[in-house]
Order: sequence, then structure tokens, then C-alpha cells
Amino acid sequence: MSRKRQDLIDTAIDLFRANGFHGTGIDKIADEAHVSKKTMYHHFRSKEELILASLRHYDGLFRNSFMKSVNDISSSPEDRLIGIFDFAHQWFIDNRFYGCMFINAIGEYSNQDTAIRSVCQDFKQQVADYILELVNSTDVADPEELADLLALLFEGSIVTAQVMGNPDSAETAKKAARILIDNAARKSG
Amino acid sequence: MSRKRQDLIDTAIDLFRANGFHGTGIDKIADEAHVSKKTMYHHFRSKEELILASLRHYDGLFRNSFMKSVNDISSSPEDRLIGIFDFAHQWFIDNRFYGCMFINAIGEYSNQDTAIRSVCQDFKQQVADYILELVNSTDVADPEELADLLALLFEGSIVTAQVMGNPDSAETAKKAARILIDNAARKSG
DNA sequence: CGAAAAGTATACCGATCTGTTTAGTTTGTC
DNA sequence: GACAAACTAAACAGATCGGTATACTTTTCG
Repeated sequence: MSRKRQDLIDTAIDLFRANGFHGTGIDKIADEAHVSKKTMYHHFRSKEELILASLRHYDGLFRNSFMKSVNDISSSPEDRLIGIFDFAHQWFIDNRFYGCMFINAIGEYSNQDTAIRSVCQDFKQQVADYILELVNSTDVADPEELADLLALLFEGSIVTAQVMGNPDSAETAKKAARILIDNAARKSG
Repeated sequence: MSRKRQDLIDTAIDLFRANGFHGTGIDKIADEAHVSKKTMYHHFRSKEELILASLRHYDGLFRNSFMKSVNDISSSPEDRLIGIFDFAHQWFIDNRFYGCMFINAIGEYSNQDTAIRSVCQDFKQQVADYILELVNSTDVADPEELADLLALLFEGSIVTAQVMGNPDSAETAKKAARILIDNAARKSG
């Protein structure tokens, strides 16, 4: 993998997150990455290909950081489930938090571009799968249902933090998560 | 209020929702509204002013429809709270559902444009206020907290429906809402 | 009626967009 | 040390962007 190629992806991720996809031009990405436009079009056939590569790379970065953070919190599956929202809070208070890159991408390409939609859906699905994995390690009657509920809270806290500029939505979600987990455990136990 | 002006706003709302804000050009809006560009710039100083007018108008339309639907469901505050998610489901199954216009707007203008951000925040705040109003009519120990939790579920279901193309997220949110409302009532009663 | 307001179509402006081309330079490797 | 791959800067294309100007027509209303 080329160094320049990776520079382009890293720069593109930063710019897309801060200024959106339509709001970020090819020239600016190439400039900021200190790469000529020709080289950029050598590595990526089009802007859409660069967008897709950026989303895929960010997918890996994010999920890696997410899972590592949550797993490091505790060895208890219950604590890890709650820990999701500690991770969220840490994410939200970063001054370069501009919401979820994949939600934003879908927002800009809702009416077209199945490839972009697909990458975003894959990301969300994998996050949901990870949450389900954690829930499966706990003793609840309906793991799929609890996992769905927690994933919904996670998404809700992201959007609320983004729109309202309020990182505390992570704490709100955590309260709800505690109640829902307790409820699921009570039914099962 | 001019007829042409309203045509522009109506058309702009449709196009912005389907194709995004950067993804929708001035020319296309004027064409589709059957209004000349000159007239358009007579009514709106700039694209941003048209965006703001569109967001404000849609705010009114949406909240009106939302509150009317929910209030029509039942006279019981508890049923109305649950009814929020029936409204959401109806919204999501529309084939012209492209997510929440305000969330999408923030996604495109996260790094600038305080005016646009402000309109979006106002919208979300007013929806939250309405939910709190409903919660206040029920007998719970901590109305603010329950309202925050339900608002979070609402946002989560919107984004999940949008990204995953899955209107059932409304039903998932409804299940969570029932548990959270029961929990809040039990504490209080 | 007559004038002001609001409308039309269309050409134009400079800037920016994605993408290509030209011509020349660096770099790594056998 | 030569050759191919990767790179550079910069000009160029054609389209589209937001926004303005020109010249004319329709509508509204005292």
C-alpha cells in the first residue's frame, strides 16, 4: 500500500468529517495531503472511489477503537455494555466530533449511490453485531431484542450530541441502558 | 405572502430532503418551482436564506403533523407517549422518507453556519419540549429524565430507519419506551 | 388608465467542480 | 546506471455552482 494513497485517505477522512462530502473538493484534499491531483487519480478512479475507501478505512479505525475501549473497561459483559456509553461520551467531548461519518454520508447520498449506502449499512450492522455479541455473553431471555434496544440508544445519543452539541446525551443513554438491561435480566432470572 | 415564494420553499424542501443541501442547486429549485431565478433572488437574498426559510417552514409542517397525530391517538398521556413511535413508524414507511431534514442539515453544516445549526437545534428542542409536556401529564418521579430518554429513543429510531432502511426501528423504540415508562411509573407510584 | 410591483427568459459573471493532459522530475530496483 | 513506476506542477476542459444584469411582459391595484 502506497504512502501517498494512505495520506490521501487520512486527509479525506478529516475533511469529509469536518466539511461533509459535497462540501469537500478534490483539489483541497490533494493539496492538504501534499499529493498532486494526477497521483490522486492514479490511486482513485473518482471522487466516489476515494469516498468509499475513506469510509472503509474509517470503519476499521472506528470499530477497532470502539471495541478495544469497551473491552478494556472490564471483563464483565454487563459492564462492557454500559461501557459503550462511556466510549460514546469520550467520543462526543472531542472538539473534532462532527457526528457519525456514516450517518452524515447517508444524509448526503440518501437518494442515490448504493455503494456508499452499502458501506454505511455494513458499518452499522457490524457495530450492532458487536453489541449483540456482548449481550449474548450475559444472561437475558431475548438477547436480540436487548441488543436492538441498546443499539438504538447508541445511535440516539450520537445524533443528539451532534445536533444539540450536548455530550451528556451519552449519560442519558447510559441511564436508559441500565434500566433496559435490568429489565431484560429480571425477565430472564 | 407570495405564491411564488411559497412554491420555491415547497420545492426546495422536496429537493433538499431527497438530494441534500449541497447536492441541490439553485437552478434546479427555480426550474422545478416554475419560477425564474431573478424572482427567486427577489424573495431570497441567497441560497442560505432559502435553506433557512425551508427549514423553518418544514419545522412548522412537521411539528404540526407530529403533535396532531399523537394527540389524535388518545386522550391518555401514557398512550400519547407510546403513540410517538406509531407516528414515527408511519413516517418511516413513506417511500419519500430520507431521514430527519434537520439532522441531515447539521451533517452538512456541522463546521460552520451557526444560523442553520440554530434552526435545527430549535426544532429538536421544541420536539423535546413537547415530549416533556406529555410526560408532565403523567405521574412519574423525574419527568425531565424520562422525557430525555424518550427523545433519545425517537432520534435513534429515525437514524436507524434511515441508515438501515428499516422502519421497524420504530417498533424497537416503542418496546424500549414501554419499559422506560413502566420503570419511571413504578418508581413514582 | 396608468404606474409600480412582480413576473418572465436568457445571457452572463467569476469561481469552483470533477477529471484529463502535458511535460518533466524523483525514486526504487535489478 | 538504466529503466519503469510513481511522482510533481500547472494548464486545460466542460460542467455546474451561486449570483447578477438586461430587456421585456404580466399582474395588481389605487
